[in-house]
Amino acid sequence: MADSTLTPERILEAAEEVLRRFGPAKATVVDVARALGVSHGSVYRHFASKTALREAVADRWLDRVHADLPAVTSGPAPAPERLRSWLHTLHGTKRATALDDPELFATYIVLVGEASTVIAASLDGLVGQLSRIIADGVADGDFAVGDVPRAARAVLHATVRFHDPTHCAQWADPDIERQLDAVCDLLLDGLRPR
Amino acid sequence: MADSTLTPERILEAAEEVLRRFGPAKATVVDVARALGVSHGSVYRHFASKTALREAVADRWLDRVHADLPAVTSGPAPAPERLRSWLHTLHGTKRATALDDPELFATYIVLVGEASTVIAASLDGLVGQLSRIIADGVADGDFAVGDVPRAARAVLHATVRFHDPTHCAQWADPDIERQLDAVCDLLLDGLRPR
DNA sequence: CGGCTGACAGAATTCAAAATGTGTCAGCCC
DNA sequence: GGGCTGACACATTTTGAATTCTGTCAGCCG
Repeated sequence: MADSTLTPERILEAAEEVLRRFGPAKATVVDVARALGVSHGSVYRHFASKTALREAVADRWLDRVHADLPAVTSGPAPAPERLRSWLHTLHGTKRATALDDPELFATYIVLVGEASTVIAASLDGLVGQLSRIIADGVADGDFAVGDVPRAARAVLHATVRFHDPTHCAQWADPDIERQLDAVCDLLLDGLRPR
Repeated sequence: MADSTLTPERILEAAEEVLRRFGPAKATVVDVARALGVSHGSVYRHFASKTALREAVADRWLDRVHADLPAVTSGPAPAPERLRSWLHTLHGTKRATALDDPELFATYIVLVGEASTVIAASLDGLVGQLSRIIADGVADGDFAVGDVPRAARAVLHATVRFHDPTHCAQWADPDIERQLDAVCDLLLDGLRPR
């Protein structure tokens, strides 16, 4: 049966479960192996180290939390509206996760913080999506931008407060969405042709 | 002699010295008292608690690190140039401190992180200065803004990456100033009348 | 063979006992 | 009297011995 073969996929699921239960500080490879009913040596047949396993979990989580974005990126709305909606989606998904289960979210902050390679790749993906929206805007005459990737990076940097997990403590503020809107207003006006 | 009276001022200086030497985790009130040659009970005559003492140190440090800003705020340059220069000053002072003595900077990050009241007051002061620059710009026709404090807050939020100590690890990037310039470009264009 | 086990060395973490720190206050000294 | 001391109760931190974990590998089993 499929459930009896030990795959990276099954290990990742068990690892998430263990992390959820014990938190990032106490979760061990032995716990993961125990949850799967195998010896911990087997886990090392699929992941080179505990660090690699944790990176893979972080990667999976980032994929999941960014899953809604591509639909917005290639949506039908005009670029300025799409850009605002994209930023609100990015912020909204993360805030929902953070407020829904703060402990689990804290766990993922730690994992992602350790996985600098993974996070860099993820940011590149986000800049790519933003670049596409901005390029669409330029094509339609809604935006006027000299260097599209530079502008895309600037937009991501300017909204760090609203998507970087290190700021999640401030996402409980009921005013936070209005603050994001205020920044969007400024950025959108900055992109528009004059 | 003035040096023999125990003043809050002298205690704060000793506390900074102790924090510099032992770091935020190991510095104790007993250490501070020892450095001053008094019993630790005397320190409590001037500060209600260890927490209050640490807050006062954080406050002092924020004052010092923001000391250069008022001169920029009320400088002679046109508002757009002044705004850019203000943001570069804020970023530059902090980055210089962070790169010059990373351990001491880490100490201050911890202290300021504990002192939420102090940090809120400090942010209010920064928003006030930004509001003044933006209001000047509106008066001169360089900016067109509906709600000046809202715009000021948005500018501060959009540049969090460049002045919030939690992002200091990224300030070593040689590209960081260009990134700030890219965000400034966007924000200044967003404030300009059309 | 290819994947899993279980024993192992060295590194990291736990836990309880001992030491140190925090905050208070009665009394001393200038 | 106003500020300082030093002893105290309670809380937090250190310490080091014992446990547990990580990563490896020779050998087993299907």
